Amino acid sequence: MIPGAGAARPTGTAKLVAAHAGVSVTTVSRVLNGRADAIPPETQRRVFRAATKLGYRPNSLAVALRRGVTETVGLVVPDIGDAYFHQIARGVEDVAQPIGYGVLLTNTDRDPTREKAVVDMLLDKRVDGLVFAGGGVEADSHLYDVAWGSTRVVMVGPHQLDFPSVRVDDAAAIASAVDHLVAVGRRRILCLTGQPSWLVSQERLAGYVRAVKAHGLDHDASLIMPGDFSLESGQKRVHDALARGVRFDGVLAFNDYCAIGAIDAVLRSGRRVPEDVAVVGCDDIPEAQLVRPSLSSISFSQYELGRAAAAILLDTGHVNLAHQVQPHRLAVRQSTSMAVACEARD
Amino acid sequence: MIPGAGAARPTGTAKLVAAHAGVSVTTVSRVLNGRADAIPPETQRRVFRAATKLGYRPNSLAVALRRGVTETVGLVVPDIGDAYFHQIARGVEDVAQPIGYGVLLTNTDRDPTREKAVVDMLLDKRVDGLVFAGGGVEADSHLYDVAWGSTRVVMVGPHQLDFPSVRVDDAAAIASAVDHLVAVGRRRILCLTGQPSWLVSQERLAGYVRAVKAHGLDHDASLIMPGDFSLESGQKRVHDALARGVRFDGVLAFNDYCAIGAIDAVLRSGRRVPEDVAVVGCDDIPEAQLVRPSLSSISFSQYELGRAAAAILLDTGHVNLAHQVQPHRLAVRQSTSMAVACEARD
DNA sequence: CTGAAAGCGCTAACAT
DNA sequence: ATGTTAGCGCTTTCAG
Repeated sequence: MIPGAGAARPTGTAKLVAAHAGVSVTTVSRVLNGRADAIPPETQRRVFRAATKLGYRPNSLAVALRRGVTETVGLVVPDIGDAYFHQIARGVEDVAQPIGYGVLLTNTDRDPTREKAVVDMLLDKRVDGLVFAGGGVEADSHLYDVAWGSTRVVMVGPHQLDFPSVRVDDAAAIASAVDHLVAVGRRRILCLTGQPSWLVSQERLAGYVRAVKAHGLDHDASLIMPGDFSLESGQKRVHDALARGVRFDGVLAFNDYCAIGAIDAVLRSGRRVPEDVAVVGCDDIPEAQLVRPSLSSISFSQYELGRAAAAILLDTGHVNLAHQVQPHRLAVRQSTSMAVACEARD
Repeated sequence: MIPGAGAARPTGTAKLVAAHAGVSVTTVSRVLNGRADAIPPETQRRVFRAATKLGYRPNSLAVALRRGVTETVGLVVPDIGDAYFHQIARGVEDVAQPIGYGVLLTNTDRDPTREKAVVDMLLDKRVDGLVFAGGGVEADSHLYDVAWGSTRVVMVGPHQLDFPSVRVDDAAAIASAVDHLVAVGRRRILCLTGQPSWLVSQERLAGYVRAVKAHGLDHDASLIMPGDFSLESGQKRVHDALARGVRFDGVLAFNDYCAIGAIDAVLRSGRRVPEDVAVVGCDDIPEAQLVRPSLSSISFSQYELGRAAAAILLDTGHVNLAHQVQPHRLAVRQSTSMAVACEARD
């Protein structure tokens, strides 16, 4: 075990550096911040030398207080353990870090109380901006009265708050999944949604309904089952549907965890995927390729969503469309395609 | 689209509240911080009323500067996208959030340059403490000279820096995995390690070597293959081993992603898992239960590691063993057990 | 019971 | 070319 260093830091203040260099703190500040147009090289050198010797690092709290800029952004997600959101988080951090910004991570579990609490905390910490992902609960009514005036906000995904946003066209994405299911011969599609109060559920459901009608498919109410985007809810809903004698030859889950649970339940019932029941998910998280049969899913890059949100927030790249819609595509895998399934058996 | 609020915040300062309540800022501070032993209820009420009306919230930067406490901790991980680390992150955040602490998330990709950069950033932001997970690269030599004096640090996993830590007994864990492989009749165990410079590789390798010797198994150098803990590296190493004619009937991967890749490569080669090759991983990430065949793995709670680290850092719970070792166990699944595999086919 | 004043560490007018 | 001064918004002695 090597002895922990514990050397220089608490890094003496600018005042200390000034003393060592025999100048005023103003000069120190100017030199160290590049505002040294009129300071002779010799003086500058003295300052640099002193700063280096003392291992001086500006106290970012003082700087932030003075300049009104914290170089920190907040990130609020339901759960960093969810692949959808940790990819967003990585995207945000990857654009923040190179320009010296910090990212404050908060989990909400979609609990309005916690959402409000963490937003308050972030605002208290005077973040320069804030990425809000996976919000969109009941029109975010609990957030109306938080005073956003002080910080920039970018939303990821569907939402009701009037802020710039980055998202995909959820309705179109889900509709294309229905199209695919129809293309592989399915007519009765069980639809596993999230909570009805979630905007993302509403958007995606609109896509399902639209496509189902367009194709003239059955769409009795028993085919639409709300859940909570967890693997367990996918299992349970399908299990229940089967138990209640609901007939279906396809499952469309509004996220991949749910779809994975659905596959499991179908398999356990002795039915085959995709022969008896074809399953498609949404989001195309990495796990979709890991499960067997592998999961067909609506694919788009959560990582890029995160990057884009951070870029808008931090004005990187100048592509600040106020409401950016990123592309999606269908990834066909074994859970809907015999062809893919057979190919894998080579 | 509902109009963004933008109401109260920038939340007038304490001075403003003082003016509204007709008192001094001192009184405001005292009342709002509960140091109001000697302030008449009536005055207190006036202050509270004014604060509420203005939607006042203390500027945490000013408070931090003054009190020397930021109520923020730093978290450094290689990659928040890795299940091992995002579970730790969730654990840390779950203990930080209820007591009003923020968590600054940083990714390093195990790059020493980035490790140093993010630690500097966190120190600049004057975090009250810092959880360092997945470090332990080349004895962390690049971190020796950072002055840790100013903040508390807790390490997660093996490390060389002299700080409190939370971890499992990696050598024992891996040794027990070897025991299991032997118990299911394997004698030539391919060992997929991480980079040799990673402490976690060294620890786990020690366990492998110890157990292999104890059982008198073959252990030529060709059986030990370094990788980078990615799924792809697991695939590639196994593929290479097969191509080079290395014979083995078991695979022990030092993490689960690697093990999942290994299973895939074995299957692609036309061999069966577990019949021809048994595979066991380490960490038991959620994906281990999702893949088919499901993956046997050394199981322990990364979430609890994160919670414990944060608890030590923030002095929650008083269980501050300087070097806490958490328990692990073996989770037997289809990748090593025909019994489990058959059972699943019911 | 309450306020004035000092100061956390820094930057930015405003001098000189 | 450089220093002096005035705060950023807050807490905390120290005096009344």
